[in-house]
Amino acid sequence: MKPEHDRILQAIAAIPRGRVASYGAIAARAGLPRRARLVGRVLRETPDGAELPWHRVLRADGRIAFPPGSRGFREQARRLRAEGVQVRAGRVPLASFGLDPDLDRALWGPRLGL
DNA sequence: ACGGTGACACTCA
DNA sequence: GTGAGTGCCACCG
Repeated sequence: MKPEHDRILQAIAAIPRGRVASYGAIAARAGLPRRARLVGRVLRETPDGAELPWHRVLRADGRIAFPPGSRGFREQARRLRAEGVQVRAGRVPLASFGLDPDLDRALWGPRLGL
């Protein structure tokens, strides 16, 4: 297991119950700014039985990353609602449930030296 | 080495 | 709301 993966797993584990965070925010909190895709990769690798709140990780716009209607999609929506997070049309209002609302913009906003 | 792919994200039309 | 284009990076054939 690479150290980056470990930090990502810890960042995810640190999301409080009833809140959510974006892939980019998780990467940033793991000390890996702009590595959102790596977070997705790590989640893909994690086994289902793992004690990880993977369902609290959403896209930057609050939508569930799985294809709508897929098994993972329904499972994630179910788990979120089970802990009081509002999910409507596969989407969570980050303004209400997001961990750090402006973190993503702060990281990706300054468009790379331009 | 190289091109395609992906549980991502941003801008612009 | 939907797409296309681009940046990003690990992994795979």
